[in-house]
Amino acid sequence: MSDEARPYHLDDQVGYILRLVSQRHASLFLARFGQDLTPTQFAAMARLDEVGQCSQNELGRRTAMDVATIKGVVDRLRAKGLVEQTADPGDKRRSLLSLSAAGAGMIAALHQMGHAVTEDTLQPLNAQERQDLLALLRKMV
Amino acid sequence: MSDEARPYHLDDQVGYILRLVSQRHASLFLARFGQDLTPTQFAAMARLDEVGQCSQNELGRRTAMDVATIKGVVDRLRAKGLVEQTADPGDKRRSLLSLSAAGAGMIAALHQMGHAVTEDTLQPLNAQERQDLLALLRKMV
DNA sequence: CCATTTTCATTTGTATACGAATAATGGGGC
DNA sequence: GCCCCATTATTCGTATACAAATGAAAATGG
Repeated sequence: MSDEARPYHLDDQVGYILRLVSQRHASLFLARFGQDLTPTQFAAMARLDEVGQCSQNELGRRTAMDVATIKGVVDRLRAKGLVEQTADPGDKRRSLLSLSAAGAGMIAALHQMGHAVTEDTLQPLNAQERQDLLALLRKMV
Repeated sequence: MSDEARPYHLDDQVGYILRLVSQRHASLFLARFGQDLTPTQFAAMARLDEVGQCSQNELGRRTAMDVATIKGVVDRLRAKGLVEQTADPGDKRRSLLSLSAAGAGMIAALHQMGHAVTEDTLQPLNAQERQDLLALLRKMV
């Protein structure tokens, strides 16, 4: 069948379904975290905990966020007192980010809630299906 | 292992991976469509073609868009001359949306490019994997 | 037929998301 | 030491995305 004649069903397109699944995940995340932390703010904190002190642009690269996006995320985390900024002694362009004491103190609880959101999101799938889904998604990054 | 002690790896969380996959899809969509049409604008047009004339809120529900989101999308499609709005004779609250002649004339080409974006996105997977992925994602909506 | 409830559309505010442009700084080659 | 290029951070503009509130109009129930 030629491309022109093949019927197009929005509901069958992977991009559209991905948006629906992402929406459900965001909704489940909001149900656990409330207004306290958004998924991207959570990701930035989790990554900053993993890698330790790093620059804003590097944190953005490590969390797949544009320089403009990571700036806003970091600004809001600093406003909440969860992330701190210090000058880099060896490079006047950059400032070094790290978790504040308050931010670091939340990490264990955040990890626990993060696992819970993942469990909520994957709830419709059994163990084998979860493994298969993650393997397939990883091929598409 | 208790929740508290289980290690947390951002890269293993389905929500984070979903964001990466969605980003790649958006990038592939942009490569095909350029600045002409965004994924959501495309979805609104494809759905409007499927269901024919309908109200703005109904189009939003059928494309999984909030009332505030669909309003912006429709406004921009109307500004481009792809969608037209007429008053509903039987209900003064709502206005009926439909594709303009220009919008309807683009549908065949849009479908073709939509299929191409889907193909680009699924390119890393073989036929069986594509089928499995869509089946798994559909369980999670 | 009137009061309660729903629905439609709009608006406001906040938070991603990214392209593009800019200024300041750093590093490499020569 | 100096020029070119890369990197850092910021800013602007546009486009989702959604909660919440509003006003108008329709549907519903007694």
